[in-house]
Amino acid sequence: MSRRSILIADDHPLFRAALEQVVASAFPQHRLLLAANVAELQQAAQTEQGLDLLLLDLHMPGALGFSALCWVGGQLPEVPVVMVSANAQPDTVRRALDHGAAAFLSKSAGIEEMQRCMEAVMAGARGLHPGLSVGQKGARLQALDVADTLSSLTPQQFRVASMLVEGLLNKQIAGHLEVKEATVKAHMTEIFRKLGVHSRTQAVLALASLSVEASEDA
Amino acid sequence: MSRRSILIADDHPLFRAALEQVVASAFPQHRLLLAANVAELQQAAQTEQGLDLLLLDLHMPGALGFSALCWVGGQLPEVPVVMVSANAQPDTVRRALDHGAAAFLSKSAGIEEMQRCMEAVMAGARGLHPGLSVGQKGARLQALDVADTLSSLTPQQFRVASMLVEGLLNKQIAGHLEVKEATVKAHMTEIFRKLGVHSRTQAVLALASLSVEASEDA
DNA sequence: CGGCATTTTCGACTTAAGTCGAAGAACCAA
DNA sequence: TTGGTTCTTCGACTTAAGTCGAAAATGCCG
Repeated sequence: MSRRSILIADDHPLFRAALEQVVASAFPQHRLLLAANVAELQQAAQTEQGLDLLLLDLHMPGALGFSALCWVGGQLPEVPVVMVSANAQPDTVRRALDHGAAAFLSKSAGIEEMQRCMEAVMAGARGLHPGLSVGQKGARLQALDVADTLSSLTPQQFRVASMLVEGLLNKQIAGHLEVKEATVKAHMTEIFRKLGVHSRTQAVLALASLSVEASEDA
Repeated sequence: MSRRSILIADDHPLFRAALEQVVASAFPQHRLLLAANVAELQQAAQTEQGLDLLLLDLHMPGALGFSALCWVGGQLPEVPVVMVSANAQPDTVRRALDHGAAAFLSKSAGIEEMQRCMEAVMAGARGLHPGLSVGQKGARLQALDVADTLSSLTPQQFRVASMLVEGLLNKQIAGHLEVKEATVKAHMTEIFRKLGVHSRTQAVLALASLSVEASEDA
């Protein structure tokens, strides 16, 4: 087996750098990969073979709520994901674990706690969540359905869906992806089919239920 | 007091340290003061005389919502406050500015953006909210109070808006209201204007955010 | 009653959204 | 390599959405 690696996905440059230091000192034998957005996360997830751990920020640009987590769970089911977020409310933590996270780390956690958590997860531990018991299954059936659907989206479709919930026009999305508007429309149609809806409005409403979960921050 | 100073109030040790680096490199001539909680913030605010800037985390332990911001505004009305928070939702930003913040910085902002913002504020700028620029990613919504806007809708417009968030087509809404589709479209245009958006998609996102706002900041 | 503001309504027109079919590209297994 | 599958791309076409101006309808105050 070649060199193992750890992927840090966080859009915040300052925090990403700090996190990098923590991980590097705790796991000097691992290669460190960095992703600042969902596109980079997708690229890294598809090209990297020796991933032992993924540190994933809950608030990634281009990701709505737990969508990135769901997508990773579908693409890399064997890679444990430690969710990192400033929002460590019990409900948020529980939902993250429901969506397949191996552990949840608050950004206000101490360095030692972070290292202990990562070591435990890489040793096979699951369901870690400081100050929360495992029981209590989420009754968010509708949200989970949408989450499952999201993980079935292709990478390009996922990007389109992300920009959709930013309120962008097809023309604007096409510009960012550097494709024709007709292509975006085709992706949109497929997204609608997978979501089980028949209009952009309904798709936004379905997807908004996910981004709402992640935006509770107070 | 000749030497000027900048106060950083953030409870998160990792982020506070990172923020300290950014400020130190941008303003090497300023003294840096640190506060990890409201008590330290209060003490620093009362003893320090040469404050040029206060970087204030929205979620300080010991502070409820914007209480810390309000308190500082009363004690040190001449010191500009840059609000820092991971929660950069339009409504949160607007409320921070309403409560007297000179600017709002998302914790996901880049280093350069942070420095530019701080420089602008120390130069006298007010009401900055970079995250809301209608560029690519920040193009979520205008910083308008959706709740207030809703109450400004006429009865018929409110019915149209209600059916809009049900995911109905204009044609279907027209059927329920027993008017022509053109009428619904006209109402829709007026709703967009009052919400400060320019498409049905953005309107849905703005209206869907209402269910989230309720649980914030009580 | 006669103005005056607001609301509601709608037609004509422009722009955006959505569907369908299909072709090229990338990948994988035989 | 070959054949199949999935992903991505796009053009042509149909339908829905959105804007503008303006005419009725409503309500209110003097």
